[in-house]
Amino acid sequence: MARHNTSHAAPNPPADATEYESDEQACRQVLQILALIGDKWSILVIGQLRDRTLRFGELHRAVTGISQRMLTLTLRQLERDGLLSRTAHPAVPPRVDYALTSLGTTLLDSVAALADWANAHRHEINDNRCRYDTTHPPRLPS
Amino acid sequence: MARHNTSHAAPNPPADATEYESDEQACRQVLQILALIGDKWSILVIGQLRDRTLRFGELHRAVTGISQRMLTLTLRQLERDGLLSRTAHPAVPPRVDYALTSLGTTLLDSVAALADWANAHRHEINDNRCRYDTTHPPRLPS
DNA sequence: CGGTATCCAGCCTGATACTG
DNA sequence: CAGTATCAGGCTGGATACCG
Repeated sequence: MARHNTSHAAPNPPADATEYESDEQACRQVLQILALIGDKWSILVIGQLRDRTLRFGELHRAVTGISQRMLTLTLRQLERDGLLSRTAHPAVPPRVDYALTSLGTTLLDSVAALADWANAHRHEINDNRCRYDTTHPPRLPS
Repeated sequence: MARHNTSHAAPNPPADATEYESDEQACRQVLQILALIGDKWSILVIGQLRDRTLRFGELHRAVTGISQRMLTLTLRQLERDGLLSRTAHPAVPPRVDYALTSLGTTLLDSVAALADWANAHRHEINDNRCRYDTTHPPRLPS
């Protein structure tokens, strides 16, 4: 990265460093956000909150297979990113509501487009995989 | 999953099993494809092939930081899914070209939309994270 | 050049147990 | 109810060495 430090000095770095960003850093951030999409649980959780607020336990039941630990971790991360909001009601027994923020909603919309793509092409991809697996040397140690 | 094997028999599974799909399976497939997007290297590799065919070594140099092993693995997976094509030229020294298929191109387009979203909101998200980190108990063991 | 094979450290995750 | 703490294991991915 930034491998151009051979001879002629690094050219004109912007004077005000506050506004400066290497496109590499931008790339990393984008990649990081994209990684969020690929995360096993994040979109599932977000999807559940699409049109209603849910409590912790409701989410736990709604997202099949998630452990309490992973749900907590996922929720924390999404809350940190500002994708959803956490509201703890001081009561006994405790009650915590989770809801999508507007930012989270826009993300969900964008992801929906990709999910549509995936859904539209999943048969094609499945066929490709089968063809590949039958065509290519599937390990013959015999 | 398929936890409904308690009493009243599994109801009317479609006669022609070829067309049958549980929406749960569909969900898994979509999730699996989404995971591809979140993969650290996949989109980087695909991105490099956006408008030109590249050789293995060129890709290796283009995608900064990827190990030979990971590049191979990533390429195999993408080839298996039919997202890119691999062409080995029988010559000495060997030469292998990788190119996006039309399927791969459509994926890239869809991902681009999401990347735009990520790019547009990365400052906002970064701010959210900073606020969260300063606001919330960052572990005070002192 | 374009891989494959092997080893191995680190992280992620699930299971389990406990708490306000 | 809504978490936190702890631990074991499995899988991922890097480093290295070697092959056609």
